[in-house]
Amino acid sequence: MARRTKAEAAATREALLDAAEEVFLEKGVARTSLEQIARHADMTRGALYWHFRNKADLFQAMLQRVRMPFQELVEEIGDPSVTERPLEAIRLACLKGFERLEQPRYRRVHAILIHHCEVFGDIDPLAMQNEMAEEACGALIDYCGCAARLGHLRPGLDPEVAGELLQAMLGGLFHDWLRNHERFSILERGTLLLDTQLELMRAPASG
Amino acid sequence: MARRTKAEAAATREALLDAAEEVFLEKGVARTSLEQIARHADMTRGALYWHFRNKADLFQAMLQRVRMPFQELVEEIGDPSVTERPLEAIRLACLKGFERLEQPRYRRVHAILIHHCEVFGDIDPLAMQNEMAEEACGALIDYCGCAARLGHLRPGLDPEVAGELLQAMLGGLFHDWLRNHERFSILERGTLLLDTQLELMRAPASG
DNA sequence: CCTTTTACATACACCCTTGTATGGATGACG
DNA sequence: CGTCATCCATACAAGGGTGTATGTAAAAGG
Repeated sequence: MARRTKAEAAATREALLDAAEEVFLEKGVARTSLEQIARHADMTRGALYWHFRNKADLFQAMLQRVRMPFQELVEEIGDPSVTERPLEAIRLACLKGFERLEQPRYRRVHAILIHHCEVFGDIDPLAMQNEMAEEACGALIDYCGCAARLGHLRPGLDPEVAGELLQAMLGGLFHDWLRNHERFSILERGTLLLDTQLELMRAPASG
Repeated sequence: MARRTKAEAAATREALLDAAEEVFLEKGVARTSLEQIARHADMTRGALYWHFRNKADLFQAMLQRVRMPFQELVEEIGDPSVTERPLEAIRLACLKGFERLEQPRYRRVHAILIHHCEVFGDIDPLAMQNEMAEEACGALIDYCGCAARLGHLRPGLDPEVAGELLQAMLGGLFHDWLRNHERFSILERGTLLLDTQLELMRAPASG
């Protein structure tokens, strides 16, 4: 075998990550050996151990490709006026998130993180999920607080509870869909449920 | 070592299941060997292989101790008049569920099923979660449909969407809490969120 | 063009785990 | 009270996975 050029080496790395996604999703992280991943990418463990220190390192690199914090989604909307309509900001950011999740890579990696891996090595998936949940919930509560101050929230509805409600609902939908994505479209049902929920929480006809 | 009496043997079996719960929860199902479980129960693998065929069999027996279908919770309310107040039936059944989840055994086993195990052997935890979700969601939609026919639901709110909304919210809360139960009380926050959500979905003051 | 480094493939040693086979002591039972 | 099935411990064989060490041919770089 010959040494590859830098571009080929980078491609090898990506191929290994792609292979890891597929095998992890199919057989679970714990039950897949590095040998299986390497073979699935038409490589050997030698290549894998050159690009990554071990399975945990490979796993983290895999996650690195699909980071998607809530605040980033809000900024991606590109409309500065959404600050004045916080509930709409939530809505558009979630729609952005749904769209991303329909991309195979995002869906697969998140499904692995949520449903197909346990603690191993120095990796704690639950801690990562906690971080994601905290970040999202915090942002949602902030936006709900903002909405409350602007009078956009139904009177009597505590903004913190509203944020937690949204986070719980979105998280539940997220988990359900990732369990088997063929049951329904996250974009369709997500839009329907989110719009319904926001409508329930919105202040009635502010004539 | 001497042979035990039947009662002692049954106690051994329970002790092995208890040990499995604790070790599974701490280290994950895949990363725990049968040796570790046996030692944690002050036994050897011999005892384990006598009571269970393998890890999958042990796992299923562990789940068997905490079955909790939604319909069973409704029946446990013991008030036949709840049929006339479906939203109240949902509320009381969920409260029953919250209370059960605060028992260590129920909490631990569900946490293992949701967050600490992958597919292994002929066991597919996701299929089990799917069954649980389907059962709960179906029941919730039924009750919401009943509520709609009785005019208890906010006009314009599709009962199927209402059921899915409840299931997503409860599921999200469930997952969040099982991730680390020390953050909040499932009974307290669950009651708060559920009451808030039901209030949002309820038909306004039917004077 | 020569040297060095890169990007892998191959080979090796080690440990952990599983399943089963065997042993043995005693409760259950007639 | 003797026999048998039970309940569990111990021993054994086998396989699979990990990490590392070594080999190597070509790309990088001067």
